[in-house]
Amino acid sequence: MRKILSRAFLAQSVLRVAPRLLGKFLVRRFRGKERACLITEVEAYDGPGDLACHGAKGRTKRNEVMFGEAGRWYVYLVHGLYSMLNIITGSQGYPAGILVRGVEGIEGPGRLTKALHIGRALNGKKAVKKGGLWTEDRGFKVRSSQIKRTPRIGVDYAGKVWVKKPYRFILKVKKINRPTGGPITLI
DNA sequence: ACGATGATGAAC
DNA sequence: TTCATCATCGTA
Repeated sequence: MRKILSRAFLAQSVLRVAPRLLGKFLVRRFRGKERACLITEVEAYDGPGDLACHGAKGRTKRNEVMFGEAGRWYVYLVHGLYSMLNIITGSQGYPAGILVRGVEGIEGPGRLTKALHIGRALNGKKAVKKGGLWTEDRGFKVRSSQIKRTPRIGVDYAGKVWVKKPYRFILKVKKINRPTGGPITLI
């Protein structure tokens, strides 16, 4: 079962979508090869009121994708080194998105984008169709008991209220059952 | 604990 | 034009 995640799914509120992104697959097509990775860690950024969200400071050239339609990638550079990959969710005009922090075998948002050759060329591109990068449901089932919630990482600047929000979702998975016995990351 | 490394946005 | 800041990572 392989189904590209729809715009309608992503247009729901970010706090509903974020945990449901766990167990889905991030699929990268690059230089003629396709690689699918199970998403294991995400963070939600929820609108103009969320002081950790880029959208809270108003619309700028950098963050304008956040204010657009759900189902597009928002990619930006941090610390001059690392690209951060986010998928936009919710309603048009409401800046909200989900930072993909990890996939199976690659922990860390900067490492992940480096490994999959994800950069700002993908900023603003559609995530809901086969292109360079999209997401799929491949039938991997996640129980709520497998999801751990914690505060977000690296958002100390956001003030005590928003620093503490449990908007980080981690998929706890020991061993994954897969038909082939090979790695979950498929070429 | 800290340096790498550069875009970003705001102040001036 | 300058400045502080930054959704990080690797090495120590």
